[in-house]
Amino acid sequence: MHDATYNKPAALKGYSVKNATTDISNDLLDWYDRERRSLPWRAEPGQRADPYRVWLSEIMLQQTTVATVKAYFVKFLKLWPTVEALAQAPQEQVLKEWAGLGYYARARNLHKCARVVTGELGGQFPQSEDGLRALPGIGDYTAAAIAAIAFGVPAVVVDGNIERVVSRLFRINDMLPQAKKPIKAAAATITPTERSGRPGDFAQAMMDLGAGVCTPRKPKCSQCPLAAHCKAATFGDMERYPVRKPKTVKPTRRAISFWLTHNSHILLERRADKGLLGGMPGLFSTPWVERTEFPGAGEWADAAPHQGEWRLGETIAKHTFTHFHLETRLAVAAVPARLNVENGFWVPLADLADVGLPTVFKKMLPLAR
DNA sequence: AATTCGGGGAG
DNA sequence: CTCCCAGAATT
Repeated sequence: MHDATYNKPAALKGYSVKNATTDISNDLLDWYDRERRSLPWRAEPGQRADPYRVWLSEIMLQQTTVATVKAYFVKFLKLWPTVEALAQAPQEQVLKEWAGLGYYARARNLHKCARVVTGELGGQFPQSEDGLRALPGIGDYTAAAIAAIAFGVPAVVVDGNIERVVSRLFRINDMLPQAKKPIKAAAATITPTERSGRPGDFAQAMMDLGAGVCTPRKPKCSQCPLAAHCKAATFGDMERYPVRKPKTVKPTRRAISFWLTHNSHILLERRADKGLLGGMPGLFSTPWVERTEFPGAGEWADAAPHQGEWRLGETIAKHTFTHFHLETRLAVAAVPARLNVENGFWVPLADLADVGLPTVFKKMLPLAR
């Protein structure tokens, strides 16, 4: 069947690697050849993957589900079929098309990376992990994934799915993120070390397995091609892995956002290039800080983009970010002249849907009625 | 090693 | 509601 060779179980202190044999890879690849899903960025069997598509998909898929990414990937590929085309686009347009996908530093780094590859590397992505890792927005996981999937390099690929699969296979009891090192060492023992071992397919098969079979809760061990090799399945405590630290509770921040109009136009803010929603458009707001009540009129008046009569709405818009909840009420006003505000720009209300507002601001729009 | 970055789908 | 996802960059 598959004639790959494998990494020797080297620095796996404390964990038995009896099952780290070619059997795991063989069983997994057989399963993959049967169950393989067709995805927009995935090459057909026997076809060579396009590095540009692999890269674009991997950036979009960082901390983002396949279902969410699909439409964005198709849209980006249609707008910019090559890395050169993407490099030529203005960053503002890339951010606009990325709007709603989240983690906007990814979009800024995506664009930066496209310009490096086009301007300094002749339009060719590096084929080595180290070369890829040096590019903006490409870390350990993404470098390994692109090397394996696009270039057939036998890299050890470990994402969140594979962390779960491997930690269960070997019952790795270390708590994340300290467990990352033993998990990667264990993954290395079952990862093909030669091109003939189909490292790209192996990585994608592991991720598919984690996404559809070896799920966080109620894993479908009866359908798993690796169940016979799996220590956790044998022991019956699959859901215990991977071991994580208990989450901390998210605080609630409260703010007033400003809906200022003039002649069917609305005033928006271009946010600073770094930090939360960096580079994205949004409504002017009071600072998003943790507090038990909304700012009083005397507090938010000076944060307003215009001094005058505001009508404060009752309805509260709610949105949750990675590490805090945000509650917002809207202050509404109209001005007779199109005043100039630092970092502000006016947009026709009819075009508001097309400027690429982050989701948190889209949720505030109905409050203006 | 810990924090900061979005948003949505599944349960 | 909670959990977590094809993580990276910063501190």
